[in-house]
Amino acid sequence: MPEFQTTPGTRDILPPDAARWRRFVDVFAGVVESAGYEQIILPMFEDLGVFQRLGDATDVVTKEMYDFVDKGGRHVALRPEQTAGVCRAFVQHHPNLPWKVWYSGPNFRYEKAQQGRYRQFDQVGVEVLGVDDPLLDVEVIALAHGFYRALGLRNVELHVNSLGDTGDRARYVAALESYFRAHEIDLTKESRATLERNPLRVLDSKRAEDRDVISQAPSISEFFSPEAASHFAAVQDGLSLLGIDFVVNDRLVRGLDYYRSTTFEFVSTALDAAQTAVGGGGRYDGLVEDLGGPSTPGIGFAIGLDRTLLACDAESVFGIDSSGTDVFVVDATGGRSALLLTAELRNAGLRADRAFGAKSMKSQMKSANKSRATVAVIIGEDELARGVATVRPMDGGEQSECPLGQVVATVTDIVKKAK
RNA sequence: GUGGGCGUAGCUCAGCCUGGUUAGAGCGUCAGGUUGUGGCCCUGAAGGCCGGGGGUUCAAGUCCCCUCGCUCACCCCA
Repeated sequence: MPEFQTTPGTRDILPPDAARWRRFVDVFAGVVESAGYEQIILPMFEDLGVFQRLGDATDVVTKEMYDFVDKGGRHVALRPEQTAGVCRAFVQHHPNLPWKVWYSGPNFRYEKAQQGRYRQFDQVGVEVLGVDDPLLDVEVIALAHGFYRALGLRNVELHVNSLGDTGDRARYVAALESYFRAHEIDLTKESRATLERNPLRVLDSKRAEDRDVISQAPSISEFFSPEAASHFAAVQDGLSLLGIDFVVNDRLVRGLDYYRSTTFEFVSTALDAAQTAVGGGGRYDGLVEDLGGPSTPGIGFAIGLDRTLLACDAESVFGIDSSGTDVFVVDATGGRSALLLTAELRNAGLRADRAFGAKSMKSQMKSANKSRATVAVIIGEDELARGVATVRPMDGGEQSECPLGQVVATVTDIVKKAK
């Protein structure tokens, strides 16, 4: 056991997995940039106050924030998500409306790790500030949906709900609380504890003993104002227009206090774990105002890399990319020829690798094979003396000789044909 | 923070119940299999304070306690 290891809840993403992570973000960027979203890069830690707006009644702020006091006495927190940071940046910089941004990168929470949940976890996501059109909700949901499809995932369900406007939500929470209080005796003690903190979250209980009480609980839809009802109807209509399947799940309540109106979640039915949500989001009209800005509607979603990649594994899609190098230079004459040739090949745009340490030709050929090179270029004493190189296709084709000056052209030709 | 399971070679694991000669396998790595050439095959080598500490015993990878870590679940979910 080495003296130092990754600290709990963190881990190294080694090759070749790291390349897969990068492709994941590349695919996401391609999807959202085609819809006019621009990248934003936020600090990884901010004043704790920025994140305290997430909700007082949740454990999120009280025990799961990765916070500390820095040497200047500032109470800061590693960002637990990026929505609050985006809103803070919006208030700080006054961008033109609508502000459509996307982001990727690590977030942090202080809690015990389990499958698909780490203390440092990566997300990609988008936020749009300044538009309350329900058709924007549809666009945002459609982008997430399109991204899952771009990855190749098929077993992802879209759940949508609305929490109504601020007044609706407050009246619903009150009604829910009195309902659960009346049936407290039938709830598990865990759910009774949740009831004390946040009645909405009781709806999220997966415990079988709670199921009956929850199924009889009032639905948020009974509390919709006419405006909230028509907004939600327009969202559903838009999704149908795009041919995106969804289920209305009136038990879907997101945990944070700032959510209003449209909420949605993507659930992988391919995952066999306690955590099956691979992404989610919703409207948070009011968050910008909470952070000291003008009243501004907002909506966004975040998608977790770890869990989404687990879903990809479960569906055997978006696998590790096993593309190797184009050409491997074998030099049995000391290595100076390889130094020169790999430089020339790389300058010509080819992926070229070589061995170091003056190994035997056999050993270097093994390395060439492992590099999955399309072609090997071999320089032995004989070639060096005659000013030529042996070019050997690694798929078993006939090898040939060519003058050193034509190696790049010859290799380029073979690599092109192989593709 | 709470509970269950698990820590033996780089990786996946056997051995532990029923303590006893130099702790094993597969894969991977490295080197060979004559005269300059990969994959398949064959041979060989390197690589382990058996997570750490304490205890029981003539003797501990094996039994007991503690601790650290991983993992699954609970809580919570950004």
